[in-house]
Amino acid sequence: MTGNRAALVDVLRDATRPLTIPEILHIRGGLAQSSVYRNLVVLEQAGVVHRIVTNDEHARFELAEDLTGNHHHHLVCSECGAVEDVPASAGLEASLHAAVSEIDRTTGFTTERHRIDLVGRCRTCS
Amino acid sequence: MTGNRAALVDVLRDATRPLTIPEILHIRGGLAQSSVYRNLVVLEQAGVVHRIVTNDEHARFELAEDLTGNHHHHLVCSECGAVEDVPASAGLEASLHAAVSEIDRTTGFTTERHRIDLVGRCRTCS
DNA sequence: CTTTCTGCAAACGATTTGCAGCAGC
DNA sequence: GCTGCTGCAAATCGTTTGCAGAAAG
Repeated sequence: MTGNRAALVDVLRDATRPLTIPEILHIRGGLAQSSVYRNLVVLEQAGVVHRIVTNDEHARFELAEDLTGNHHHHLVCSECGAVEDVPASAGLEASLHAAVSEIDRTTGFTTERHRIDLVGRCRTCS
Repeated sequence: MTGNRAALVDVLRDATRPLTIPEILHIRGGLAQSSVYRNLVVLEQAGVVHRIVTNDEHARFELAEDLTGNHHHHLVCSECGAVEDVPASAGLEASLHAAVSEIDRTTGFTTERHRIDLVGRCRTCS
């Protein structure tokens, strides 16, 4: 774990939403773009960071929930591309897990994690 | 609606999963890549087609559910990138709608649609 | 000294766009 | 004519990679 990687984890921990690489570079000036890309790949393979791809032009990155203990989903604005975190509801998670067991049993798929996105208009775009 | 666009809708209707552009070109030879890209943009803005972006190298396209009447979610293989459709469960949808109303009320977000992806290993990769 | 990390610049590849020809009205 | 669609080739741009030097052990 080098200083550069610690800096990335730092920036992501302070964020309340997944960040793009330009956003990361803006927050922590002085980092080389290529190193950020490379280190995010390393952190992703280490399971520390998750890459989130929306229809937006940039990929986004956030800390893995294993580390933060904060299970959440995403609000994605179809107008401006903004992405916000939203805490997961216990009831919804329960229903989801029931549905997942059924799906895994009938399809032969092995679910490791899930992703729920609500797509619509954010407060400022609506 | 030109012949080229009808051909795209045709191909997507016959598919049981969202297709990438190389897949579309393979199924319907003779189409120009640029026209396919352009027409998919047109169809997407017309609300006929949805673009799905995973961590895979290509975007994927499917018919909007308004047209097919077939509400479903996706199984995404983290190993090979394959994407399969899976029908939505009624119980899960009910819980989701309850959670969505609550979220819209408390955050000011306006949810228009949702996306549920189960990420894991497909039958052949597990 | 050997291995890994860094940053610059160049390469890559999916997607987009400029342009000229064509089809339809 | 005018407008919109097509296909080729070139451009765009987020991301990846080659390489040489710096840092770590």
